[in-house]
Amino acid sequence: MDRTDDSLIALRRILRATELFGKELAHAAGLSPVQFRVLQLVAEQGMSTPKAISVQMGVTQATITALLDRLEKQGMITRARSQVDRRQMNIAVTEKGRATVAEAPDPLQQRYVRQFESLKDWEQAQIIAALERVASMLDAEDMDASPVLHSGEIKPS
Amino acid sequence: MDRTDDSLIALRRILRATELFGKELAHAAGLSPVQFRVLQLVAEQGMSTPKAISVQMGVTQATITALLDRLEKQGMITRARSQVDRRQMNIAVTEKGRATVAEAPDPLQQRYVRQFESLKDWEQAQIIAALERVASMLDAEDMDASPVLHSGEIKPS
DNA sequence: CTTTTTGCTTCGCCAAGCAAAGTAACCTCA
DNA sequence: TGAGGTTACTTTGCTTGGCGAAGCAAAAAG
Repeated sequence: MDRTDDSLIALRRILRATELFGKELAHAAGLSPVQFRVLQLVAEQGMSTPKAISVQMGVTQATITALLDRLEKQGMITRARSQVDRRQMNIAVTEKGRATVAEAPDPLQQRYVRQFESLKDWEQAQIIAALERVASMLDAEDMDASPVLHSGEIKPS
Repeated sequence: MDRTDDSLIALRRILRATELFGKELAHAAGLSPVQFRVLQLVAEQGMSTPKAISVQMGVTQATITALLDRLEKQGMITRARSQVDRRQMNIAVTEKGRATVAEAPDPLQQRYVRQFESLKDWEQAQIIAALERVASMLDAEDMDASPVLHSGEIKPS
């Protein structure tokens, strides 16, 4: 079907664009894309743990340890042993980290958001409906997609 | 705006899903995601060059050289100096490579396509419109997005 | 027939990923 | 309570993917 191809092509364009934006963004912030992602995650949640981050990003803890080492060395985050569960480390964003995230606004978001918000109401609604439809077609049967979003709960110190 | 957030969330779901599929797929094929992508590219086009691949993937040629080394060692592709322009290498997929791509059908495509094709006509049209809209919002100013698809022309040997 | 450009490789480097093994803290249940 | 298992994290050692710079050979431009 032509139709299917069209939709796949559009999807790929989206993927490609976001990939490039990711690089751009991270470069601007002086961090690698992955480092920035971690920083964003922690900043969003105010506080996190290596375990939680590893689950959210779908990588092993060992990888996160290394990433946090680098972010810590750059003064973006701090590690502190949790008082509640002394096995856990509480990861917090420093002022510098917070500033980095804030000042390097996601270019994807920036550009896209600006345009999206200039759309008419019904257009926005329609796009959201379509995106959600596509998203659910993609991750519907992905039985561990939703768990991932909720597991790795953290008890902050 | 809530609306904007909704659309971004849907977008991220899409990104996450495709990322996971990428890993899944590559794992099934016994190749890394990146290696598989290269193989797919070459297979699609029947023949390519390191330069063309590097442009299409947005990485340097040095990176491609290394990737091709691995794919060649695994007997997935062959390198042959072009007779037309002796600076160029013609990259071709071997039978094994072709089989690998064929037998490890893109799970993203599989699952998504099946569902997409079961949609009503007007739904398909609407989704395509929305996706294309989003894509163009994302890569509109990215002046080399479209060129990328066409540049790196190759004169096969 | 130089000079510049292009296409590819090599080299040396670093980041990101994994698995496996190690350590410390927590939990269980007998 | 205390022995054995589980959980959270780190360390180690390895592979892959990525880059820039340097190099070489071929082609294109003067």
